[in-house]
Amino acid sequence: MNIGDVSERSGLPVKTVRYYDDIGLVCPPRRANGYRESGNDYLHKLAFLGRARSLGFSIEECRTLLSLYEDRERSSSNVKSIARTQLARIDQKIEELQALSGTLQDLVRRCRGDERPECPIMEDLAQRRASGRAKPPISRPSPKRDPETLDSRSMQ
Amino acid sequence: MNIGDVSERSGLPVKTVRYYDDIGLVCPPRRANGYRESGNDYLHKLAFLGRARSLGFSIEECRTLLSLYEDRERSSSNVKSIARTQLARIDQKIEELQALSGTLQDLVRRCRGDERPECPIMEDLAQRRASGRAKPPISRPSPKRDPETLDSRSMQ
DNA sequence: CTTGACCTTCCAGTAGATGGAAGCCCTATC
DNA sequence: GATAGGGCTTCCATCTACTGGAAGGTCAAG
Repeated sequence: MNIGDVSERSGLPVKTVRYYDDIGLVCPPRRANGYRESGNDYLHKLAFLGRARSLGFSIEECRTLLSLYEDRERSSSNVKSIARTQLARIDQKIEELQALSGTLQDLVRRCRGDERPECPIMEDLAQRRASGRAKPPISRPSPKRDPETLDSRSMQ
Repeated sequence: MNIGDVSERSGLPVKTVRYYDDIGLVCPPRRANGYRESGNDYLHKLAFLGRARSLGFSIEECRTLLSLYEDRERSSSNVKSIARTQLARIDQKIEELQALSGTLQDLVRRCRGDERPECPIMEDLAQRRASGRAKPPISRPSPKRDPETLDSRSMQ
């Protein structure tokens, strides 16, 4: 199997597969010509990674999960603890976004959106007491070429 | 006013204020010694930016908002349109995160979290059909030194 | 005059890829 | 055998929005 095949079968872009090799996350053996020799084991690990990433685990957490994945003696409490951390992060983020959404909804609702310059949104930005330090932008549309994915790159 | 003062008054870190100057977002005049000459106008724009960023607008959107902010002839529909886009992004992201949270909650609940290796979370990662292409990590704890901010760096 | 707090610029690094260039490798066809 | 093409390799640059740190200029106080 060449890298193109694993890419297709694992659902990860070729570039990503190579990237995971670069950073030492999963490193397949090489053939004499330098090509990556991709066996089933490698394929399974990549698919595992894809799923872990899709659940929002960081690369470093994936590294840990992968070592636990390979450890037949692992205790499930280790895994559960990592998952709990991620769950807490997600729930926290949801709360923050809901607050943002509420504020914006209110502003949008109050703005006439016509030709005139009067605008509650602008007035708010010009005067509102900041509710906290600047947060990063949310779920910006990305240059990803994958149309099926609703994207969520750069939630930074 | 020196940069340290504007930083304190606007709530933006000094580094960030300089960064916004670097990228041409807001550029104060300079004094003979090269120091930034920070007037009230500058301060207001920085505060405006801080609030816009805290609502999740990207730097490029902030650039637009800032030009609208300075345009006494602007139409509120322009502003509203930008705000609506951001609102849609946020709501979309909330939905995605709620789905993730649900999945993880289920997995965590089913995992015993003891010394034994059996683990529904791992089994899921090992076999689940990916529900989509890998998504970026969510709301990872960041190297930010601001303890009051609940952080949300790198929602990528 | 020295100290120390400011200010300046510039370079590097963060996460997690992604795009592209330059250059092998391999197979098929002419 | 030459050539065309596709796939593979590496390496470098780019993206977002900063942040950290080094090297060095400036300024007010003591």
